[in-house]
Amino acid sequence: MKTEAISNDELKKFLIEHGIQPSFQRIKILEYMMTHRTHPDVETVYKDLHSEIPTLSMTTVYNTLKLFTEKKITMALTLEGTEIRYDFAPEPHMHFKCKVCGKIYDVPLPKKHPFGEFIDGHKIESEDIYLFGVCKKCLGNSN
Amino acid sequence: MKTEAISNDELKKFLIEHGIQPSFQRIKILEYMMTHRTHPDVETVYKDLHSEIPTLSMTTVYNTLKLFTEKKITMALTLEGTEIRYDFAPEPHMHFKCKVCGKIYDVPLPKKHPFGEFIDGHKIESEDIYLFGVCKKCLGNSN
DNA sequence: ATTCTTGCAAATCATTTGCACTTTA
DNA sequence: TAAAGTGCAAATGATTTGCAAGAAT
Repeated sequence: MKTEAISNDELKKFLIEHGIQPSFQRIKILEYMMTHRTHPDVETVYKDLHSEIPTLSMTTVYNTLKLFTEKKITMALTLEGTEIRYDFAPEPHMHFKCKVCGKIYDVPLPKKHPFGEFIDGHKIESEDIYLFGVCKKCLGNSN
Repeated sequence: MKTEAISNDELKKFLIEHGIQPSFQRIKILEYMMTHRTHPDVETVYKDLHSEIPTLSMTTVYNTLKLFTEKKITMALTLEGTEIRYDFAPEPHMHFKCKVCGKIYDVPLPKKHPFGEFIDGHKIESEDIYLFGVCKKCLGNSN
């Protein structure tokens, strides 16, 4: 599952704009996250890029995804338990996991914040929302 | 932070109703989760109960909280990253974490489901909602 | 030349597993 | 006394750390 390509210069520019030195590895990992919207875990990113970059290490993938997440380029997902997956985060969105096929979907956050600015007097600044159920595709298959 | 006590018989009844054999350890861990609404991790539960039950093992705490979570008695929280905490789950609710004091608050889920029954054609059956910001108390302190 | 980045190997740390002992029905 | 629950010790496995080598400015 790969979407359109992005030029090397665009990737470099993107990293610099986010305050990150554009190393070869970082560019490749960024490209991977931008084009593979499959919510991969660290190992998947490592395995997929390893053929292209034989010297790539797990450490670098860990470090880079951690760095990207600090800089809000990606977000870390921890759906049910310990499995940590990463997602390119162009704009705030929610995640829907289908209990039938296991696929994770990105779902746009309603423009109007679902809970308002305050809840019980607490000021809301951000949110992580995970939805669970049966996806459109699996609903169709069983009916 | 301890709320009202619950009788041993009530705890036993509660476990049996949830299809769980009421062993001594399970009763104690259930009581702990019901009365300490502090979203503890496994180690905290273990440490706090260890003085009362010297033979208690981490394994049992792990097993029991996993069992409780399968039976929907508790829920597992994975706020930001790998820290897994458990919460007694009498009814569906959201969690709010204050970035100033670090405290986690339980927040009731609006009676009217915030996203409806379907979203983008996917059927929603449950949700995990984490809110982040500044809590009521910390807002008051700084103003 | 100095600073940043990478990547290996070792260390760490939470969690799980195997198994023997204990408890309970 | 058979089945279930417990707890120790060892195994696992993901993530982190220290540090030396390499790359970039």
